[in-house]
Amino acid sequence: MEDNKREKNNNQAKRGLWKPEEDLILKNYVETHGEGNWAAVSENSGLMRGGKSCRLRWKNYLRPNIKRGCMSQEEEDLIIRMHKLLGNRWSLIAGRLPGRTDNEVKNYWNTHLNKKLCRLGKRKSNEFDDESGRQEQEQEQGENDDDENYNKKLRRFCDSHQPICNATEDQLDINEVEENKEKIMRNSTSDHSSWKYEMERGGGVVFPGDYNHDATFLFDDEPFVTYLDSFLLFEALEMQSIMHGHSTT
DNA sequence: AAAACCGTCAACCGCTTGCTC
DNA sequence: TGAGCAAGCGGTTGACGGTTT
Repeated sequence: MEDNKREKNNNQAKRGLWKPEEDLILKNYVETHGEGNWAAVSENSGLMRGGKSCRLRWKNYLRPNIKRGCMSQEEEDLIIRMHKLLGNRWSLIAGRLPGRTDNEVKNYWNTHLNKKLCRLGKRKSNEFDDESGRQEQEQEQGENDDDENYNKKLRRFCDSHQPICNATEDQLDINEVEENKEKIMRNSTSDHSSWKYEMERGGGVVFPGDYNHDATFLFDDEPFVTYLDSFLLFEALEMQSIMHGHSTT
């Protein structure tokens, strides 16, 4: 029955590219009534579109401060670095690029960067035909292995350390911080399932003092930045004290 | 000139997650 | 505790414009 209902709705909903007049209707509606309850948006605005379609159109195209057009070199570099670290976590990567959407980052990766990187890789492998080239290739392979190990260790570290406070700046309860900090010191397995998960949800994090990262990361309304900045911080510090002296340089 | 091919990107789909009751 | 719903996410599709043959 539920399936029939869904099928009916899908049949009724208009599909395909959005027309300027539809954009205008959606824009006006959201500006008047606010975001959320997208099913109601599609019903009340008179748009014959599904709620999902409205939400995506707003999020990826109509929302204020959307940046469109060419990616800068800085943005491109950041995407490559983030993708190396996080994989296809497009929304996380996009969260690091103001005005860019996950869809845009994903498309950009698939159409530009992926191919670009493949080309670079191919060109490099063709350059290694002679003996010196082979040595160079082996050395580079070693570095890549180091990089891979480094990233694996980084992920293991992230997975094994828990947040001791889950709060945004205005909600921060210092008692909670101290309480949780003690809890972690007492017992390495806290009841948080994953600190990464907590951070993605916008939580602050304090690392236990014995890792020399006794810092609290607190952020405003950009939750993903918390998570990613901590990664960048780790990179900057090279995690020497954590990685038993391993250095990427 | 036109058919075939290719690249790009907006939009859709199906699954997962989180929230409410 | 579980059902139902809304929203988020990543993968995929398809329309369209440009290029090649």
